[in-house]
Amino acid sequence: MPAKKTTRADALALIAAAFRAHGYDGTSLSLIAQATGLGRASLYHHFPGGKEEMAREVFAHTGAAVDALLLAPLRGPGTPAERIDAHCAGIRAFYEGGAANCLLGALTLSGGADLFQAELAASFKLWIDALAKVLREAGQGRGPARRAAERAVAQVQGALILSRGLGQLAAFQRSLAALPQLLLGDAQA
Amino acid sequence: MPAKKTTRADALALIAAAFRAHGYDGTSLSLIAQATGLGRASLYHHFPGGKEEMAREVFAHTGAAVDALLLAPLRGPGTPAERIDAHCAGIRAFYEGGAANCLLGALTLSGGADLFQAELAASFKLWIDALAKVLREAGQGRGPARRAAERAVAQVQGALILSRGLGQLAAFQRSLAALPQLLLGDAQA
DNA sequence: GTAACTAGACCGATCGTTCGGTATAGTTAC
DNA sequence: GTAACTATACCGAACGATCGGTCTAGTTAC
Repeated sequence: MPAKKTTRADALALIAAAFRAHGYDGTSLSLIAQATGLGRASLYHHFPGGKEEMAREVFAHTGAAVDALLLAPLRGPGTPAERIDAHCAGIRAFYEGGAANCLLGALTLSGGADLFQAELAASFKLWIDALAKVLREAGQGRGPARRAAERAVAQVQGALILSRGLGQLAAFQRSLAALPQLLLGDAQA
Repeated sequence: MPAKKTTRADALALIAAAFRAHGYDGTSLSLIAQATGLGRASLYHHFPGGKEEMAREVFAHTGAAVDALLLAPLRGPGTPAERIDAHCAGIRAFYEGGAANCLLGALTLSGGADLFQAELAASFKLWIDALAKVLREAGQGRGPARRAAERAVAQVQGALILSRGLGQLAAFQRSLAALPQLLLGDAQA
């Protein structure tokens, strides 16, 4: 058996946090090494593909978490309104109330947009589609549902930027609180 | 007189485009030199403060453009609805229909968030305040107006990210089309 | 001549990456 | 039991490239 037991999974969570916080370009190997407690060379033992492989695995790892926290509630039982509330609760948890960045946004704006173009688009699509499906079940038409879902995802992304730019997490909370109404319209609940 | 007449202002517009497209970290001096056609030494002649000074002047330069294209319509004459329509038209022009990034977003997520924290917050505040003022004139209460303005700014930021992530500019246009309704509510015009 | 301006070599630092080697632990052969 | 061997985990040092930034030696306009 090996000397220590720093598993890939152990490191991956730490690396994911680094990528979320600093984007692709902004996350240097030195930073990853510091975050994981591993030497730069050791990182290449676990991830022979280097930085890109790390980012790719972080993407998959985060995708699974997103599916569990955000998308699953949308598929689950309950009325559309209830599912959307659960979805918002998942958002609040996943982004830690605005303190944590969105990996999609970080990768989109800070390098790696070209490396992960396809994956980014697919992830956004998954999110939008899941939301639109619920809105259709709530009685909205195909087009309006899709557009509303799109706006909601944009709202979350923008709220993260805004709260970061303003330096106050409350802005994220305020935007999030208005999400159900933005999705379902005034007359719902 | 100088050898050429590559004025600061000439270079600044090109540098601004680079920062908007690649963020702070992603905009290397080599890239700036290539974009402007100037050597590194020439850049340091015009901007002795180096990259940070360039970014700072780009910020001021862009701030002026934002004021003219986005904020001025909000102050101008006309009904609140008309002013907001003009504002949206300014947004569409300034972001070139989603093709151009937002400097604020780029700096927020791609380095320089610490360097420009105060300026970023101030710029976002200016935008939100200008919007909120119009909404108050449209009859909205202080709190709701402010929150709606905040959501609108977040919507624009998020729409830029989303359209970039999805790789389709139409997403930006769709979000933008819904802005007036998001700001003024259903019953307005 | 002089001052404004510029190209390109150059600096130390850091980037992502690779190499050579060490330490620990399990497996096998006797 | 123990010696020989293999596999995994890890690190220090260095690679070439590029980072932001500086210095020198012009070239140009007046």
